[in-house]
Order: sequence, then C-alpha cells, then structure tokens
Amino acid sequence: MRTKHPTVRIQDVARAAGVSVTTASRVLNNKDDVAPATYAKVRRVMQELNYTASLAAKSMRSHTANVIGLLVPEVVEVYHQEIIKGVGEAIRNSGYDLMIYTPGRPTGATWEQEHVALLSNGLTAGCIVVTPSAPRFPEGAKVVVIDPQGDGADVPSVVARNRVGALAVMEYLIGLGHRRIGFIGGRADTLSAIRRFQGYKDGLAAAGIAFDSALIVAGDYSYERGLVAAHQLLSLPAPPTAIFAANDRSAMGVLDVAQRMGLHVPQDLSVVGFDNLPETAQAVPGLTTVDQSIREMGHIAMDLMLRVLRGETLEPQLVKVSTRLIVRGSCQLPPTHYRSPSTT
Amino acid sequence: MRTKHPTVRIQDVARAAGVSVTTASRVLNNKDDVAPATYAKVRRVMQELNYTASLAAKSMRSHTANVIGLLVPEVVEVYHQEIIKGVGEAIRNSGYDLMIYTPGRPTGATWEQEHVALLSNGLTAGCIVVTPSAPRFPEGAKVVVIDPQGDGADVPSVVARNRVGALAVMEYLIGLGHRRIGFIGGRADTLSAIRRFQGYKDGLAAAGIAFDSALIVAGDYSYERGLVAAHQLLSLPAPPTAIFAANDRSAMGVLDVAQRMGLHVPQDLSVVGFDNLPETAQAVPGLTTVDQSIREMGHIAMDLMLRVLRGETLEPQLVKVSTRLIVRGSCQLPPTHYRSPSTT
DNA sequence: TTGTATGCGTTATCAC
DNA sequence: GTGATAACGCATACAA
Repeated sequence: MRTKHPTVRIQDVARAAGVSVTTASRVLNNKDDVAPATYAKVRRVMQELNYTASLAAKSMRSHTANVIGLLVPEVVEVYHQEIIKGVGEAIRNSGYDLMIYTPGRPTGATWEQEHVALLSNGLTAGCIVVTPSAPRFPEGAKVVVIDPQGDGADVPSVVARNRVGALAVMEYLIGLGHRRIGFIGGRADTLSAIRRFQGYKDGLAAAGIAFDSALIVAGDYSYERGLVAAHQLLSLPAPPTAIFAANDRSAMGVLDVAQRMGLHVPQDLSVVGFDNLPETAQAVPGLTTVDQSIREMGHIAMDLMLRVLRGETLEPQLVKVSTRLIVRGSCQLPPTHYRSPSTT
Repeated sequence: MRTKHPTVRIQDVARAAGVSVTTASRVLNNKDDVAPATYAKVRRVMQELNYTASLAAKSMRSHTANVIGLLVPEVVEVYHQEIIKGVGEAIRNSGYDLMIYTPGRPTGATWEQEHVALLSNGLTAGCIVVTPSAPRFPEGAKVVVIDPQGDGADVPSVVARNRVGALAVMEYLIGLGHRRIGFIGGRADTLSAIRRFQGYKDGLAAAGIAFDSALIVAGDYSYERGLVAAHQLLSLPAPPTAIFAANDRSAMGVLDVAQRMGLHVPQDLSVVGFDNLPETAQAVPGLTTVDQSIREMGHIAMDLMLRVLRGETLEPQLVKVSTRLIVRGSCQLPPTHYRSPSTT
C-alpha cells in the first residue's frame, strides 16, 4: 500500500487487478465490451479496496452527471424546507440524485457565483435555483428558477399566483368592511413581493379606495421587520383597521406587537399573512393567510427540470401555481369607530 | 467567442485580460502578490464574462474545499428535515458551505458507495452521514455519523440516549399500573431501534414483569407497519393495555387503528411514541412521546465535524444526546378488567 | 510581479 | 476485448 495517496484511485484498482485503467473504468461504468472474467475480477478488487469513484474527477471529464442541484439561500426557513420536500418527493425514482447546496455565509456576493459554479461544470445535470441574485444564466444552462427576482426570467420558472392571492385577501378584507388596510412589504428584490404588493394596490383600486402611502411599510419577509413595521403602522394617528403582511413570518410579528399594545385580534385589528406556514394554523387566533402550496412548486420545478433535460423546449417560461385564501380567525368586521364616515 | 466550449474557463478570462492563467488563478483566489492594476482588470473581465470557477476542477486540484457534506438517505421525512435544520443552523458563519446529498434511488447498495465518493475526493472538507449502511470508513476520512448502524462506530458519532428514553417510558407506563405493554420495534438495523428495545426490556425487568414475546412486533419505523403491528397486537386474546411504539410514525398508526377498532385512547388503550415529531402535539389526544432533540443532534454533529477539521482528536467517540419524556394525553390508568390479578 | 510546466482522477479516442 | 494517451479546468512549484 502506497502511503502517498490517502484515497484509493482507479489506478490502484487497475494495478491490483492486473489490468489497465481503461479497463477498470469500463468495469466501473458497466460498459458491455469487457470479458466476464475480467469484469468479475475488477469488481472484486473494487470491493476489497473499498474503491469509490471521485465524483469531482468523474463529472469533470464526462460532462454528464445524474445529479440535480438545488440551490437555496438557506435551509432552516420553513419556506425553503417545503421546497426541499417538494423537490425531494418529485425526484424519487427519477433516476437522479439530489444535491442541495446552501452557502454558510450570510448570502453575500459570492453566493451568486458559487451556484453557477455548481452547474457550469458537469457536477450536476441541471440546477433548480431559489431566489437567485443573478437573473441571467449562461446560454445552454439547464436551469429552473423558483420565485425569480425581477420580472422576466429567461429560463423556465415557477412562481405562485402572488398577485391573485393578494387580490383575494383584499376582496375579503374590503368585503368585511375594512377601508384602512395597512400593508407590510416583502423583500423588494423578489418577484413575489412585487406581485403581492400589486395585488394589494389592485384590490384597493377595484374597490375605489384611494391608495394611502402612509399605510405602506417596507419589509423583508422577516419576523423582526414585521415587529417594527407593525409598531409603526399601529402608532399612526389614524391606524389601519387591518394589516396585510406580505408573508406569514411578518404577520406573526404583527400579532405579537398587537398583543403587546393591548390590541385584541381580530376584535381591534384584523391580520392577514401569506404562505400558510404550518405554525399559522396553531397560532391563536389562527392566522388568515394565503396558501401557495410551496411544496407543489418544488414538484413542478422538478418536473420542468426533467423536461428540460429531455431536451424539450418549454413554451410557458413562467409556470404559475394557484393560490387560495385560507380563512381563519384573525379577521373580523372593523371596529365601528374606525369606519370611514363615507361608508356610514 | 469560441463556440467550442459552452462554459467559460479561467483560460478564457486570462486571454481576454491579456494575462496568463496563473495570474487569473491568483486573482480568483485573492492572492496578495498581484499588481492592483492587473487585479482590477482581471476582476472586471471575470464580471463581464460572467465567469465562475468550476467547483469540481477546483476541489480536485486542491484537496481542500470549504464545504461540509451532509448525507441523508432521504429528505422528506421529518426526522431528516430536523437534522438538516440543525446542521443548517450550526453551519452559519462557520465559513463552510453546506452540501446535502441524497440518492434518488430507493437507497440501494449503490448508496453507500456514492456517499463515500463525495468525501473521498476533495469535494467536501468532511461529511456528516446519517444512518450509513457501511459502518467502516477509510482511515483518514473526516466523517461524523448520526445514529449509526450496529453498535461500535470507529468515527465520531452522535446518538440519542435511546435506551434511557425508552426506560423512562416504561417507568411511566408501569407507574400508571400497566402490566401488559406491547412493543412495536423500529428498523432492526439501526442502533436507535436496538437501544429502544433494550430500554423496553430493562423497564420490564426493573419492575419484575416477565417478558412476553407475544407482545413484541417487529417494525420498520413506518406508519404503514405501525398499522399492521397495532392490529396484530390488539387482536391478541389478551391484548396489551398499552402500546409503546419505537417511533412516533408507528405510534400514529396505532392511534388510527385503535380508532378504527372502536377503542378510545387513552381510556381503553394507552399509546406512547418516540421522537416528538411536531405533529404528535397536534394529534388528539396529544401523543405521549420521547423528545430526543433531533435538531440538537445536527448541531452537535456539526460541532464535532468542526473539531475534527481542526485536527483535534476526540476522546468520546460516541456523543449521547439526552432524551426526555413528553407526557401528553395518550396515556391513562389501564382499564380495570385488564389489570393483572396479582396487582389486585 | 508574472509566466511555464506539471499533475489532480477520470473518461474518450484511437490504436492494437 | 484491451491498452496507451490525451484531454477536462484548475492550482502550484519553479523559473524568469
């Protein structure tokens, strides 16, 4: 045993089996034109030496891997966990392995480079990317994007019907009688946040309610930002009777702030979120929100990827997953003293 | 632009910038001995060409990657999701990226080869493996194992105090007055299943209750197997007054079977699980179970890995995470007519 | 400070 | 059916 190399290479296998590296490689890849006796011997040696091919070297040479890459900015957030579940379910028996990559750094500028690195070489057959910072990809790249940044993606993408979902929220709140509806935005660079805000505005417009910028607070999809934003909204001279947060996590912040300020939900304040995270069902009161079947988005992304890999050309570049309003206990008619005089 | 190569290599960058590949490489890795002007120029070219280094080639050459591999047999099971969360939390700001690898195939014999492949080359600095089929690893391999198979691991491992947890369950049930306690086993090849069963037996022995093999049913940690096993136990001439399932998923099966058979839990039957999955808290009645802080196991595994990478030699090869009994509503005194005469 | 040459482990090409 | 050899994209000792 050469003490020089810690890892056993195909070269070692070849030497031990008394064949050439070429033959060893043939056995490794189950090529057909190899003598049964030779095949058996090489296989046995591989077992004995506990040999395993280097994925790096392998995929560097032959640019075809049977691995699908999934690039997520982070892995503990429920949203990303659900996507992982969805892709993980969909990948079963597809013949591909799954490789989830996530940066340890707080998603700096390097992140966008790292992810392309994974796919630009042959490490993965294709990549599913969640919220990329770089909307543009190399020409022939096999990429599918979930919730892309900006509007137009030049690659197949899957998004939720964010605007439609937000519109449903607005119709619901306005139907209850709310006129002053606060909005806490999401991460400004994501398409989802833009579309949800659009739904908010469209909902107001459809009901003939004037847009009031005082009721809009920027956010970033975080619980912490939700706290700050809620406090700001509820401290207004004429506070909103309802708050629509662009995602559930922010909405949870609103619930907590309301409680701290002595406001009862839904009697004093109606709250709506977006995402339908599992914990929103357990909250008291249950949070009214919008379900966007995040897991299904993972499924669809995987499906798109498989079709891309088969060489199909996909006409609909943007697949939209339906959303639906989930009504729970966090909304009610607005308190009478807040009703606008015009509505009597 | 050469149409020959689809991916842009460092060579292209070098040529476009009018430098050698060496210099380009130096810029890429932020070496200090490069002229500011050259550095800037190369950087700019990299931007323009949208260049990203090939992770495969990079890590094949220099055998040091800043990536930690996490190998899981599957990714949608809550148990694995929790581990992912734990490792994902722990890896933050550690300077390492996380790469989760999971096979698409139903975890055949290839699986054990694939995973070693990831770490034997330089793709990852080290690997955390969950439930490996091969307990032995190459000599200098940087490996940490979670819930290893068999008993002894020759690498740092983290396991839950399965036996102690199971023992607590038995003491609790026996304390309530149960004498005939059914047991549904886990996957026989996992250490966790073996230890939980040991806890069951030790619990009986400590109370001086004879072991009755009729009350033992083999399982595999699945919900479906839980259904079958529960049905088998409850159809006995003298059915158990309590069933202790080796994991929550099996226990959920028990709850469902009991309901179908018209048995009320906990009035007619007491049920205990193991794992403390989130859904057990929502079940009605809430499932009494054992919490083993799966997420914490991920934390600890990551911690061990970092120490291994620093070159530390770890004395305790087997780190045990404490477990604790979570009492909910699924247990009660046994029905009087089932009580053994000897206890009056 | 920059360039040249060589090797990492594997597969593809072309001979035998 | 099998073997020698040249790549794949990058990093590093060494020379300039």
